[in-house]
Amino acid sequence: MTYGKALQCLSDPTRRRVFERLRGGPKSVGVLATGLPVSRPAVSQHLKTLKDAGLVKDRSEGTRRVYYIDPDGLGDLRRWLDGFWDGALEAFKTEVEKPESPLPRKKT
Amino acid sequence: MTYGKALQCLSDPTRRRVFERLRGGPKSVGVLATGLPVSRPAVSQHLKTLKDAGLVKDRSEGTRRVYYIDPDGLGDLRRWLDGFWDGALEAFKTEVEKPESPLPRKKT
DNA sequence: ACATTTGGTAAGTTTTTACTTACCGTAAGT
DNA sequence: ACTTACGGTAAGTAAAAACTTACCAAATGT
Repeated sequence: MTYGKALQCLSDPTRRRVFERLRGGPKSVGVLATGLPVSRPAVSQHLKTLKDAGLVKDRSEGTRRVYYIDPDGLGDLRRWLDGFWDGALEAFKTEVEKPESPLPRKKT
Repeated sequence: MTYGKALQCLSDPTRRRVFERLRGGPKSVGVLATGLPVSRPAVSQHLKTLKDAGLVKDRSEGTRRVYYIDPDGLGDLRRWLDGFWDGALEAFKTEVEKPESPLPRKKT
């Protein structure tokens, strides 16, 4: 049930940009921060949020801290979405062309 | 590039609960609102947001307004996530066990 | 015609969240 | 030892987002 955190985490555009940069492989905080329209501490905070959501992990290399994507967190989200998508498709197929009969109301 | 809206939309827990209820098929606003810890107008607002994000569609049946999931909106998100996941996996495999060599710093 | 069910919208409030600057700790070079 | 690069955390602020109540419009039933 961790997909909730993941969704909330990925909803922020800046945080998503940080996350997307990690697709190319592990990167240090400084590298991740350069070019972004926000300060480095802001990026640090985003990385913390991403870590709490299980979307990234980190290791230290010298004075640098290197972040990289944790596929497990993404997998969780993907599974939720897949199950959701299948169910939704089925419901859509069976229900969307329902008769447009004028429904009865509650109280006669 | 509509997955951004979808993500932001699904990041709210209440909105997600509304959305998840639609997995079982189309439902009216009143039905969707019952049992939730928020007022009916709040649910209306959430439904508007979901609609703007392309995640649901609606039709009118008598005085009721019936909402149902639009699989297209979900598909967009799914495609983004799939591509992302593949790329991330690859980056993870090739990069995660990098040597822990003490990196050189910027200025000698 | 009138009352009732249903739901969208407006206005205002409160809570959340993203950001900034300032500061501190740690690791590595000289 | 001292300096410099790097990055996490604190405190405060500003902007965004979720919720409430009040109100209005449309469709149905009597």
